[in-house]
Amino acid sequence: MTKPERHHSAAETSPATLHPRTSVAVHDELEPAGSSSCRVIVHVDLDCFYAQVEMISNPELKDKPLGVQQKYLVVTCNYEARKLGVKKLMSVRDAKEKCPQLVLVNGEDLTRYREMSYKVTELLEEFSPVVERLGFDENFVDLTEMVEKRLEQLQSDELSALTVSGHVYNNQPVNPRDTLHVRLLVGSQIAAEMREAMYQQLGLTGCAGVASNKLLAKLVSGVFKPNQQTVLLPESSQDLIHSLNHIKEMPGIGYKTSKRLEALGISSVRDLQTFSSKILEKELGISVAQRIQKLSFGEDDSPVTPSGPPQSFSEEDSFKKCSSEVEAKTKIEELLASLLNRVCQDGRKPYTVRLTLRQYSSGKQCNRESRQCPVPPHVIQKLAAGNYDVMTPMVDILMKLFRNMVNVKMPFHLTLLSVCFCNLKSLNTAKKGTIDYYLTPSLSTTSHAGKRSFKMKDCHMED
DNA sequence: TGGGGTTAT
DNA sequence: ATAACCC
Repeated sequence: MTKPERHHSAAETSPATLHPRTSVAVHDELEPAGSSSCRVIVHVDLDCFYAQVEMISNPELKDKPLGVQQKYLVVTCNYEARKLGVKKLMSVRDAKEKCPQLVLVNGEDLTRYREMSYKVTELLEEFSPVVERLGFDENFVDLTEMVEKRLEQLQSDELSALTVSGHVYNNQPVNPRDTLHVRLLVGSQIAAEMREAMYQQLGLTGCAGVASNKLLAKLVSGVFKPNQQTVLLPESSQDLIHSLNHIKEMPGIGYKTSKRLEALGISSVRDLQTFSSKILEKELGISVAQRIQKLSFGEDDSPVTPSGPPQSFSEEDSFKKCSSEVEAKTKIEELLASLLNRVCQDGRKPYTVRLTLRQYSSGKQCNRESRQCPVPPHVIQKLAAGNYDVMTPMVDILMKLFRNMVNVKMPFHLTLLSVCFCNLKSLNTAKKGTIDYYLTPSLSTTSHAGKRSFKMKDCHMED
């Protein structure tokens, strides 16, 4: 998260901005184009994503309370169900008790969710290529350049007539002469266009938050909930971060860190702001300490990092008990079969395979172990040629990894198996400008070999 | 607690 | 290979 910023330096790195802004520069017009010190970031967050996808697949579900089930959990539900008391990650038992009319669909196969998720990311990439995915249902987009371009096109009379789209956090008045306000307003208009495009083209609704960095954009996107958007003006950023009831709600401060902070007597955002930096650095290490203390002031200079195609593909299955090698082998074969389909569609080849498992333990540990190894070159070749049997050699490798973790001569009790392909590379390493590059259809006719989309409408490969 | 993902160490 | 984070 500390990669150098390529486009813009962050305003919030200035020590003066550790405190709420009382005045705002009004003379940004004097700055050379492109040197803006304030970014415009949007966070787009789909409403109950899996449930929306299910309602699109089966419109009869639309006006019913709907939950998406994985094993014994309702992982998400639509707003009809929420009105009746169903919450995310509620057990199926509790949910049915609260809401006997609840309709449940199984959501353990993520294929359709994943596909729709990438359609959303691709749609957003058409606005600006700098899109970072967070899970399947959230995206960050850096709108800074787009906003600058729109402002350059505007006449001065149009500039003073700009209006906000959606809510302004805290109902803060907009100052049309404040260039930061104006940029964020243009950001709010782009956000509205994004949400409209998502609805018109994909049938999906969602929220958006517009602010000067990722942390604030994410926090503000959830202020008005479903299918609404909110922009945060800089003067209200302290109000927004202090609206959090606990530091655990701060994105970037997870379970472990919040427990350690609590042991130090830190529970509110203000506690973290005012805590001794020196002691915090001793306790958590300089990197985490400095990062989260900046977060507590609403400062986040991490760039929107384009996600691009996925770094890994994995499939997992959890269960009450698996205690024999043949049983494990069968489950591994299932996971592998699905994965090979995905890897095949992607076009890139995995150079590493990993097996992960969770062993039963009465203690409440999230006890996962993994072993990984290279995918043998002859298997990669078969993958490239297609259609040869690649299952058999891969299952053999995975079972070796399995026996490396599990002594099969002793009793064992597994509750999860997962197979992951990573270290993905385009098989063809031809570089641009070389003969190989132009002789390779996958490189010379698409932007990136196998890059998830089948946007083939513009290219005609008469094979 | 599910079925995914990412980056840092 | 694990541990932390995110959804």
